[in-house]
Amino acid sequence: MARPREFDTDAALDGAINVFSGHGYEGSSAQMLVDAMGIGRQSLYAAFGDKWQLYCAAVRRYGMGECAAHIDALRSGPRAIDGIGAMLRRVVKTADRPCLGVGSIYEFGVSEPDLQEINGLLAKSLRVAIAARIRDAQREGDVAAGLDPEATSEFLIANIAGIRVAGRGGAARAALARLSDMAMRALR
Amino acid sequence: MARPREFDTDAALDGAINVFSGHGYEGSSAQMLVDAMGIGRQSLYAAFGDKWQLYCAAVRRYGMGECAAHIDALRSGPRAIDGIGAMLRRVVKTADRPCLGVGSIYEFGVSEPDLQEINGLLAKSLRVAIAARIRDAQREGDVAAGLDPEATSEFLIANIAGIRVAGRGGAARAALARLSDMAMRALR
DNA sequence: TCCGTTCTTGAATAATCGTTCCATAATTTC
DNA sequence: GAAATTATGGAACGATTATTCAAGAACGGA
Repeated sequence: MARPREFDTDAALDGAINVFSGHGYEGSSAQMLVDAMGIGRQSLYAAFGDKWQLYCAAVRRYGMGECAAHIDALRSGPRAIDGIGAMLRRVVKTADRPCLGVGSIYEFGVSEPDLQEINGLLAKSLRVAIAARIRDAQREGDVAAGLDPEATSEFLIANIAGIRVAGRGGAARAALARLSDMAMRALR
Repeated sequence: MARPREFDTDAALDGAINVFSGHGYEGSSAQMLVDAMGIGRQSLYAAFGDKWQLYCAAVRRYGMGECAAHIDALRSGPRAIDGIGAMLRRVVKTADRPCLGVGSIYEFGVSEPDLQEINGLLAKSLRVAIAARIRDAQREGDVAAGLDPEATSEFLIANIAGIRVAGRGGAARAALARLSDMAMRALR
């Protein structure tokens, strides 16, 4: 048995993520994908099946990375409220790059079960992680005790989406930072 | 001169709005558009030029209607804060239908000057209308005096987008109502 | 060095895309 | 009713789509 160098699947997926994020599913052609992924057409179809499966793989990989980054930020800082703030600041800082999660949700809504399952699971894990941190912050006296942690978590996720929509629309970073501050204001 | 019945341009545009809202620009074919618009292919190109111009016309018409509806709601109620609440409640109630404004922004970002001009003007007029109402509410003591009306206005617009993304993702109306309540909470 | 495996590349397929041409049907004015 | 004008719908256009076939290039193990 002999095998030449196999290409890096994850690196190829990152290229696909870039293309899909910027142009959506329908707006991304196979040629754009092949170019950005740095692999041949044949390899693409051999490794991922077809364009839709590649899209789902890209959304899953992007979402897992993004989810991990959110949770990492959440855990930072001496107090829970600092972690929540760090999570929002990271979103503000990266809001110049389009979010494949928001993009996939708004392009397909709930019409594609594959996609809904991927995004549903990711959103759920993020929701519980944020809610747990909210409870910590309530214990530390930094978030109003009367707030429902689950509802507050969903509010923060909605504001992350709102910040990203604003950023995609060209809002300046200072304006996005104000959005983050206002969202934090609702917590106390 | 003689002329047969001319088709209703606005009604045709409404059909185009439905298609573009649900499938985006790239996901909407000329055939889907003529079916939904109830006119012939030839009439479409005669009346609107090409697909892109039709898209811009649809985004403009949708945005103007949506902007007017927001401002109408803003003006309702005995106090300014009631109008603000009514605006958000209307968003929650209509969040099952995808928003062409959010969709166009997230599909194209700032890459299309035509689109950016349309959405920029609409966003600006909405922003000043909301900011004015915020100032009223501050005078009436229902919104914290320390808040910057412009920043608060942008926050509300971002939350409208966030609610719509959540709705597009399949969130229940009760969950969307909680998002609206949390956004209102940031105002006081 | 040769074999076997994998990647790449270009051509080919069939379908669909946006768009235009053209003939026909429908409707109003004369 | 005739003429004029507009909308319609099918056929056709070239371009591009996603996908596959087929052949060549690059590499690892023997």
